[in-house]
Amino acid sequence: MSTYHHGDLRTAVLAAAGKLIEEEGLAGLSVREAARRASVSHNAPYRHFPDRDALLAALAEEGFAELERALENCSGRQLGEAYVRFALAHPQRFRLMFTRGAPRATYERFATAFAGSGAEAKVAAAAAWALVHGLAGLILDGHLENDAGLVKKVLGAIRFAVGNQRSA
Amino acid sequence: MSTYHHGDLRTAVLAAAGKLIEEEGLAGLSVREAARRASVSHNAPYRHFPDRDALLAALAEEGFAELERALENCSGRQLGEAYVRFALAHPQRFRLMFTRGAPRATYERFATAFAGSGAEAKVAAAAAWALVHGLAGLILDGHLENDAGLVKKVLGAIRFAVGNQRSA
DNA sequence: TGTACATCAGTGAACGCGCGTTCACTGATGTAC
DNA sequence: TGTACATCAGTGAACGCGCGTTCACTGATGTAC
Repeated sequence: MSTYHHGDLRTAVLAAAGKLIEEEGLAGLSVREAARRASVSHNAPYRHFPDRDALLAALAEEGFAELERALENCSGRQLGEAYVRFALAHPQRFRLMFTRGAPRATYERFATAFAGSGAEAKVAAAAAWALVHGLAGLILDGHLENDAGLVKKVLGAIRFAVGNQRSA
Repeated sequence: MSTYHHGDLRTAVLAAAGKLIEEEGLAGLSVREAARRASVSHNAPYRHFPDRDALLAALAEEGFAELERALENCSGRQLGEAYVRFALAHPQRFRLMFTRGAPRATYERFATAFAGSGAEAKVAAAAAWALVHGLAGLILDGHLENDAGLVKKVLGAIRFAVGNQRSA
């Protein structure tokens, strides 16, 4: 069996880069190391990604797709919990995504979780998103501990002053 | 006038590094460039910081001191607004601080903003902190726009379910 | 007041490093005839 | 069914880069006598 042609190197490099970024952080993520881990020469990835930045972009995009899947069919408090769970499962990816990406679909999910379409609902959606985003950030940077169900408690302790009262 | 001895190189390097990180981001912050901007040879900073990491640590520490000053005498909604304002004024510094530092005093400020000392008050403090932290993060990464006083609106739209009702 | 000397903040050359990226190449695959 | 050929995903050598850090040094400062 020849291995000259990998078959699915794009996917393999992406997977390797995904592991790598969690282990070494964004600064430690190099095209060369990703190639090494995919058992391929150091510039084979360039057949699939024009440059390092494109690899990062692909990583972020993949992350948003996963996040979307994780939030699917969630609403109310579960939406918030799923969001935080995703961040805690992929800290570096999460950071990368929001540092460089455009989480349009993710925002939509929070927006539609608040029924009204008026200005108040938009504010509530922003508040809910900010709350879980901050919660995720503080926990994964070690400033809050997710002990004793802190996330649930926080999500339970908040009320949004919108006509249609749904807590996130 | 001789310039062989700088006089206050530590401060100068720190200031240069502070500007540099805002302009180029964490990855673009090098000891050499900071030295260059302080008009000093590339390794003069090593008289004041054992290594690059120590420079980053000093930058973070200085940031927390500034944040403390910004939050001083604030409570309730103003506390939240001051927090976001600080983050927006020093995006990269803010990121650095929370990525590597230990914001003990900052947390205390949120904790004492909620009068009760029970578990509920702690949860409310965490919620308030998470809310403003997330708001800051999303705005400075460009995912929310601080148009039309979004921050004020969000802070106004939230109620914390604690005995002592103070909104952050 | 002057002088010897310790201190230590600066200098500039040098090192080794892994990186991103380019280049000319090679070999596997599939398709037209 | 066989053969010529185009395609293009891989290879490996090479480049230039700025970086962090170390080294031996130099020159300004302040202090003991």
